[in-house]
Amino acid sequence: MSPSQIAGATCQATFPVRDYDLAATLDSGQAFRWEFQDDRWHGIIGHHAVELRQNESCLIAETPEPVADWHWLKHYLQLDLNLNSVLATFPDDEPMRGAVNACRGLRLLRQDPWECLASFILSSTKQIVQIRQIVALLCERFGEPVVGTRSTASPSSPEKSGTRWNASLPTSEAHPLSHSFPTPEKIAALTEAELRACKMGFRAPNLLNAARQIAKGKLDLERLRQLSCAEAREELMTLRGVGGKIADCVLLFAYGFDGAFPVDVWVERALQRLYFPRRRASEKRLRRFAATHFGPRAGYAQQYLFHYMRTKMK
DNA sequence: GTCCAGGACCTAG
DNA sequence: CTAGGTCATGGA
Repeated sequence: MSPSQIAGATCQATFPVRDYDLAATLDSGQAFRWEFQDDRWHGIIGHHAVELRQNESCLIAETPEPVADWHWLKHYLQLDLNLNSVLATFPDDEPMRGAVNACRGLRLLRQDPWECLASFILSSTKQIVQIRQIVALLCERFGEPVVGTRSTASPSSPEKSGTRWNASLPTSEAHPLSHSFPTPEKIAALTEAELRACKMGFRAPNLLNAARQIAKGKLDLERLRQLSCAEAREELMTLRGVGGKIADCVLLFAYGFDGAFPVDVWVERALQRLYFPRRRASEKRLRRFAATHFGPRAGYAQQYLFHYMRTKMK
């Protein structure tokens, strides 16, 4: 490996990995901020800017600032998970074998609950490309600047001057990956109009309400970790705009409840086509089937079906 | 122009 | 329980 190919990248680490498809994992509709450019993935995890790439046996991370402890990255990417122990729990049937073979190395991330919840509140009846656009706008306008690996042209001036009536819109082309995801408190102080200006349409009041519930302490996302999957699901669904599907996404992608099984149009299509090709099954029927058929890591199986259907089958 | 998107919610049968 | 309308926006 050549030494840092990026001017300004001051910290690099290498992690041995097996059965890890970084591209499939970062681009499979779990997270919405990763961008592939110049042969690597650029992203922000919390307040860390990071670039990721991989070779046959290793995953290589670079950050602009020194990192003493890489736990945040290893946790986010779930580097210590033995994928085979997960795959072994899948049902041994033809559709599942097809999905696993087609998506070797696909993983589930372990994201921040708020970013995940907010992103999926914005996801309803939106294509993934559009979700990415909305999230990018939201972060550009209301997130905190982070030290980036790419040229940070900010002359270190008045980021603090933007009060809520003086909402500082990006002066020109601020790079979408130069800001962290805005906190609940930050969004709670905005107006619905400011959120609608991020192209989120009817989802704006839902996001605003969720941010305010959390900022007020009426809903504690950290506390949900101590609850059962079903209990946490109920809590999440008390929010307007959060139904079963979005709650399941947060349970699966942020809290690691592997039993959660989000059913969107793609997964419904996959179940219908792969498991009930003859007669049409109601959505209730499909959900009941999924609850028993895919085992304790059903959510992981769901991600394989989702990605398989979206990338390999029309 | 038409259809559809990692939906939720409300109403009517 | 199921079917249909509504919400907003932009790709395909």
